[in-house]
Amino acid sequence: MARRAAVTDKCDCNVIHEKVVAAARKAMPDEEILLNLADLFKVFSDSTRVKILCVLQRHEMCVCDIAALLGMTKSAISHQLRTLRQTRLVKYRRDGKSVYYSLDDEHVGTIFAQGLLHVTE
Amino acid sequence: MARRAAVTDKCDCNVIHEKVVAAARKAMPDEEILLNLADLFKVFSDSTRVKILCVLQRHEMCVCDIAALLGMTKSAISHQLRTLRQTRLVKYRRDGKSVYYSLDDEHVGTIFAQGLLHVTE
DNA sequence: AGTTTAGTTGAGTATATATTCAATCGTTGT
DNA sequence: ACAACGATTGAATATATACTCAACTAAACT
Repeated sequence: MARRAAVTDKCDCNVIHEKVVAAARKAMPDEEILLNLADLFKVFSDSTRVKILCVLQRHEMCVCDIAALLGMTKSAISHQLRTLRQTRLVKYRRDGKSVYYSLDDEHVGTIFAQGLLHVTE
Repeated sequence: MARRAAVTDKCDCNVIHEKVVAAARKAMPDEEILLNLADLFKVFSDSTRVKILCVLQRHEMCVCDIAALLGMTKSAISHQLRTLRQTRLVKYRRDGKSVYYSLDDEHVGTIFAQGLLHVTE
């Protein structure tokens, strides 16, 4: 009782379908997993990062290449590559003065494909 | 020449791999598609919306149910349901004073599944 | 008709974040 | 050692957005 009160504190209505709610709560993944899931999709929610991941699916590229291709500054690209690095979606190797980036995740392709299915239908 | 200058204007370096860049540009989907793709993922990038979509995958629910389940106000839930409605990811039906929401997109499940594969590996 | 309740909406606020700019790092070549 | 250049970084700014609060709408019941 006290526990449910804590959960429903902010809801001031009386038509809660308790069975459905209880079943849904049981079936829900852990809070942490859902937070991670949202964070993953957040990486894909910026068009610059989408473009970067899109071009890296086929070719390894240096920062310069990506910047030229997208018509953006190296700085802007580098900032976005940083978040892609931190989320382990891309890897890089240094060769002389250039740094070459490539995909580092097998799921990127499939997640993209599903998204494309939706937006191009 | 003038065209490439326009694209590379913001990149002040000389090591652009023109062949790779040209090939990547050719293989890239249209700008508009990539913007829509980012916008789609943006919907999934908020943990409240992720939770809502997650619970609606199994059960039709009224606003009250969702609010109680997630421990949030009806207003906050309603605002998020609005963006989910506008992006055609959920549908609703009114029954008396209550409004019941359910999923309205076949791809949500598969996109979620791919994301979960990534975050739970 | 008036009251109650589920839900929606708009304004306001607080927070997150994408890009710019300037400074700096790391490597190469002279 | 020094200059040149690809790349990274931090601070600053501008924009987007999640939630709160209060007002409002729509339906049901007396």
